[in-house]
Amino acid sequence: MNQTTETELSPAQRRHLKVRQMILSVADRVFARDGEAGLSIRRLADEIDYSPGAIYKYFDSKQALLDELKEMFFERLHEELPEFDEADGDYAAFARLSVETYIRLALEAPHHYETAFAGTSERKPVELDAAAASAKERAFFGLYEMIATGIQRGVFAADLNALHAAKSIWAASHGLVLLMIHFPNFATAFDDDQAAPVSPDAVIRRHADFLVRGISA
Amino acid sequence: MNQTTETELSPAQRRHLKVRQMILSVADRVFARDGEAGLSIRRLADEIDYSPGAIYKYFDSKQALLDELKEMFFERLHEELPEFDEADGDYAAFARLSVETYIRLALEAPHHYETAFAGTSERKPVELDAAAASAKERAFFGLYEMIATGIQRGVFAADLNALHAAKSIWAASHGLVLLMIHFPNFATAFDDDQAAPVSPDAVIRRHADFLVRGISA
DNA sequence: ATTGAAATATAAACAGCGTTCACTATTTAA
DNA sequence: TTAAATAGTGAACGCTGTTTATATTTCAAT
Repeated sequence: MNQTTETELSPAQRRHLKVRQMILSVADRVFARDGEAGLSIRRLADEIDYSPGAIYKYFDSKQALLDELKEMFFERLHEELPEFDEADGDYAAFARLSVETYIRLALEAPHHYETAFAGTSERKPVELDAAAASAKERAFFGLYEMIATGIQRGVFAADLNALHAAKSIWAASHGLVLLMIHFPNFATAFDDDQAAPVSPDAVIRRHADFLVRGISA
Repeated sequence: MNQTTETELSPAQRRHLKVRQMILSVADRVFARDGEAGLSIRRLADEIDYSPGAIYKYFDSKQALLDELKEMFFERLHEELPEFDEADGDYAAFARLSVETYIRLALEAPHHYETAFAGTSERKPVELDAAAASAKERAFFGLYEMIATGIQRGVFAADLNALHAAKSIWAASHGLVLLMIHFPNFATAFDDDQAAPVSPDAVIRRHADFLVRGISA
């Protein structure tokens, strides 16, 4: 094993990493506001007071930079997902909260979320090993384990296949996020109940409830 | 009202429409194969033996052309969705088939489908009038009516709000389509049952079943 | 039939994009 | 002190969507 990574870095390497981080942070800010279209290498170079070519000393391509932004986002999202509080004990409520939180966090960074799922990712044998996988895959693995645990606890239907259920729940949550991003009025669309108009929050809550009820015992 | 549109058109107008249609059809072919990135104005111009600028005599912008391709696709999709066969009588089966068909048709034209929901559409008061809406919105309206009818028939839960249910079902179906597009191995991902590996078809069927059971009485 | 207007198609150009490359200046290690 | 590695630049390449001036053709009305 290595020594602590920090002491092994030369001043040059530390400077390199520092600039790299600075670029990432500025890029993340611009990307969050204006999306992929608004984040051009030239504009990024302007904002960090470097020439466009300089960025390629830190990143292989714009795509590589974007990939890192997306990975960072999904790590943040994954970290902020709730953990089950044994003292509380309401596992179904925990499941609902997990789904709701996923959707809400995704909606807080629509450009990040949307781009993370844009296009077709290379066909590769998906990693069953949670440590080697991307943050996206690790998040799915967490969902899978949540459902498997719920089945063991008797909260979710015993005849359920945890893997299949996890895929359906993920797909369903994913879809709501993207529809709400695409249609700014998705929550209130077609709603003619002017006395009690539907809020985005209510739609999210209902959806999560619908999904968790669907797998409950 | 007008006379039959055909007789009113001058030869020049007919030629104009003909070329327009030809451009659309070539663009649709290229777009289906190579997506938005593969469909550049210059390449399209090459394929139809015109100069790039000529295309702008027929379309305001590339975006306008793409919008038309997407609209055309959703009209096709909408038309190919099944209708309920009264003689059959199994309404739940009809609902399952509708969801399955939507997903399958979407997956047949992944570029069309994905682009149709890319980005944020302009915030506008969604049309409740089915005739004035886009094919996308009309398809949703069909789903809404399917669920409302199912409730009336006593097939779906009586305490269900058809509008809310339609939104959840649409979101859930939409999500599965996009995940399957993004992960070519979504169906078989994480699946360690090497004796009976999961097929895309099975995932779609299970998902549709999950959703329809969720709203059934 | 002729004339004037409208439509068509083109080539060239503009501004922007991601990326590469030759080159200089600086920093690092021996 | 010297040689090698690194940082950063400005210019260029080839691409993009789009606009414009221009020449040509088509069309309708005199």
